[in-house]
Amino acid sequence: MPNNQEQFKDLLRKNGLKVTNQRIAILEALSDRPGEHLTAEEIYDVVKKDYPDIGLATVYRTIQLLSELNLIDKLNLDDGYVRYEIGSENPEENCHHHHHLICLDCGNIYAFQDDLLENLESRIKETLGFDVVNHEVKLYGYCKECINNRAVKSN
Amino acid sequence: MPNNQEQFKDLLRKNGLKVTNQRIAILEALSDRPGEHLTAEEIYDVVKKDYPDIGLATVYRTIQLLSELNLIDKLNLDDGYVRYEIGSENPEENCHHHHHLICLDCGNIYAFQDDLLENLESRIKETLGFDVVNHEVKLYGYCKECINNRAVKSN
DNA sequence: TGATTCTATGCCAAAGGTTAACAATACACA
DNA sequence: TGTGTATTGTTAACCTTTGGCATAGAATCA
Ligand SMILES: [Zn+2]
Ligand SMILES: [Zn+2]
Ligand SMILES: [Zn+2]
Ligand SMILES: [Zn+2]
Repeated sequence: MPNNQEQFKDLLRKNGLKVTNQRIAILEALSDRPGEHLTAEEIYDVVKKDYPDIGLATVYRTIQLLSELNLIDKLNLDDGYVRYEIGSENPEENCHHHHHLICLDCGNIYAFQDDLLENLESRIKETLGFDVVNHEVKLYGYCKECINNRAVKSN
Repeated sequence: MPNNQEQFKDLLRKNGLKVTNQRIAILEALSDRPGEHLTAEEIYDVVKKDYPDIGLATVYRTIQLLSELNLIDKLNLDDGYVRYEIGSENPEENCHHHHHLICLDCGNIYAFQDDLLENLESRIKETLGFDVVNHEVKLYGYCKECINNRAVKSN
C-alpha cells in the first residue's frame, strides 16, 4: 500500500518527525495484514524477519506514534494484551472506525461498520447535551459457524 | 442495601463458597457507591477503614468472584487500571448493563441505558448470523458543562 | 459447644506487559 | 561531507495483577 506509506512519510515530515526504516517497516507490517489484530510482541516478531536488529521498545514507541496519527486503531480485549490494526482507508477524514464482534466460542473477531450508532449519538446529544466524537463498541456472542457446530453436536 | 447482601450470601452458599466478613465488606463498599468506578486499590483503601487487616490480594480475589457472580461490572478505560462498579438492581435476570459516556475534557463518566442497540443486534443477527449476548460500549466526547465552559472562554 | 475439615485470608514474591534512562546511531539539512 | 538533533537498542525499572504457602476461620456434625 504505497499510497498509505507516502501519506505516512508526509505526516511525519509535517510534524517535524524523521522518516526511519523502522517506522516504515512497522506500518508496512500492519498494512499487509488488514483485519488482523496484532499485539506489540506479534508486530515485533513480524518486523524482525526483515529487520532483525529492531528493538521491542521501538515497536512500542512507533505504535504509539501511529495511533496518535490515527493511522492505526487500538483494540483491548481484556486478555492482557493491547492489539493494533491498520485503520480506515482514508485517514484524513476523521471517519469512525469499524467495530468488533467477538465470538465467545472460537474467539474469532468479525468487523462491522456502524450506521445505527449515529441515531444513538444524536439522541444522546439531544437528551444529555453530550457531544460524542468517538466510540468503541464490542459485541460478544456466537458466530454463525459455532452456532451450526452446536446444532450438529446436539443431534 | 441489605437485600443485595442477602442475595449475595445465598449465592455464595449455593455455590459452596463461604460467607466472610471481607467479602461482605467489599460488596458493601461498592454498594454504597453506585455510579462510581473504583480501582482495586481504591476499593482496598475504602475497605481498610473498617477492616484494617485486609490484604490487597483478597480484594482482587473477591472482585473476581463478584464479577463472575454478575454482581459487579468491569470497566476498562485503558489508563492502566481496571475499574469496578455495582451492577444492575436485579442481578438474577441477565439484563444488559449500562454504558459509559466519557468526557475527554473533564474525565467525568456518565451512564446511559441502551435501547437502540437492540436494533443493531437484531440486524447483525439477520445479516451476519452472529448472535449477540453481551456488549460493551464506550462513547467519548464532551459533556454539556465542558461545552459551555469552552463557549464562555472563547468570548 | 467443641472438634474436624477445608476454604479463605494475609503476606510476600513473582509474573508480565509496558515504559524510562541513556549512550550510540542515523536522519535531515546545509 | 559535517553538524545537530531526533531516534534507536539495550537494559532495567515500573506497576498492576497473580501465585504460593502457612495460618486463620467458616461450616458441619457430634
Ligand atoms: Zn478490527
Ligand atoms: Zn465462533
Ligand atoms: Zn458505570
Ligand atoms: Zn466534561
